[in-house]
Amino acid sequence: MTGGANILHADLDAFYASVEQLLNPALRGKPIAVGGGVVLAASYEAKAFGVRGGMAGRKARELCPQLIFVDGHYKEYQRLGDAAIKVLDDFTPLVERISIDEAFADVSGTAHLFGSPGTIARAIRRRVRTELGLPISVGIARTKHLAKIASQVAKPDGLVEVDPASELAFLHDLPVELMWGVGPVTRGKLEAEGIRTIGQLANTPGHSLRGLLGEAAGDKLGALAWNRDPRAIETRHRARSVGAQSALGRKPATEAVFRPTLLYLADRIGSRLRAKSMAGRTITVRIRFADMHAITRSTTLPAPVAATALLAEVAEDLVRTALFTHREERVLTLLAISVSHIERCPELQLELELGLADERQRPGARRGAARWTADRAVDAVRSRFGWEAIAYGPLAFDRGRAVPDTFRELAEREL
DNA sequence: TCTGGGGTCCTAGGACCC
DNA sequence: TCTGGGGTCCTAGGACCC
Repeated sequence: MTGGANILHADLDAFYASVEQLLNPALRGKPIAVGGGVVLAASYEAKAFGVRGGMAGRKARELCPQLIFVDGHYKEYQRLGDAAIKVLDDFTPLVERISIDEAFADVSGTAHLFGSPGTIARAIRRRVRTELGLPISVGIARTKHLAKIASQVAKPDGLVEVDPASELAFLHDLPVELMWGVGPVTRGKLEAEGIRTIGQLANTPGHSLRGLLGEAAGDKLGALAWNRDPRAIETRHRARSVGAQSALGRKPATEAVFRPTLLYLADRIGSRLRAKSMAGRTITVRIRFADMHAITRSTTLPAPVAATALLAEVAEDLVRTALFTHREERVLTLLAISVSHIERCPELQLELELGLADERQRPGARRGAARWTADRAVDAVRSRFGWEAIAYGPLAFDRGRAVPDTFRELAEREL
């Protein structure tokens, strides 16, 4: 432990939009948005008009009438994101990737090879620019939280190093919403107490913060405001849940709508689980209605499952029951399934051997065996010919306004 | 053209156990 | 008649992140 500023946070600027401007020079210097109904990413030229990721497309167009909407090149995002992370890998093995376009790196052990953290950061930025054609901002600090804030301050296309001797001076003038974990709701609660800067937050008594934000959030923000962030770089995470969702536009709340959708979602989740020999015990469905209000229903099974048909049936039961108690809701706008309590299951037959089918009062375990065989067959076809080569059920899932599968894969975390 | 998709963590109440 | 205290697991909802 040297106590020096050895943590880098590297973050590609307006990543999807920058890739589109790289691929199509006619888009450079112009306000563009990737997506349509929802803005997935906005270029800096669009951000200048107030356009933000996650914003409804219509609102974005209101803010910026000359906004150019482009379809995403998702495979290129994956390729270029991976390539940028590889540049970090060239300087240290201690790289923690947290999304497609950002990562932490600990360079405390590599100064003798590559120079100071500042030298390394400049080399990274230069290489990503010249080799990939993309702008990337880097923050350097003694802790992950501060490095991440520094990269935000550095944007666009900048570098900020926080001297350990003046950390709090740097931190305390910044607005609270730059902190990890402060979103619109928390910002609003703090604002109501007159707390706008991280310095004001730091000088608020701990019991007040806990009362305002809850025990865990109060303690966490208090610690971060004094830059007491003990987290180390983690090169490997284990996933705690796997899920999939589909926005439906506006569809009637009927079996004919939810059954094929849930089968498609269960298929995506089941094949990901089986590919890693994993299975999960808790199945949660999420249903969103016309007013965008959502409910969740979940159940925990006695044994982990990964079979597509079983996941789909449990999800169907949950949705059917929930819709029965919300009979006044006639319109669905989104369905989701998530599987948690996941664990490694080298023998995926487990769910059959434990007689889960009997416990759930299904016709019999033999059906389970047939399903397992069917899943293996589908998985095998896909491993040779791709995911699209084969689908469950006679009905192709109505894609509606759903995004391409390549976009879904971008957001998937390693299991 | 009202609002994508994949995740993590926390809270609060109730069941259940010792 | 009165009625402890701690722990774990489960469910539903919500905030937040990229």
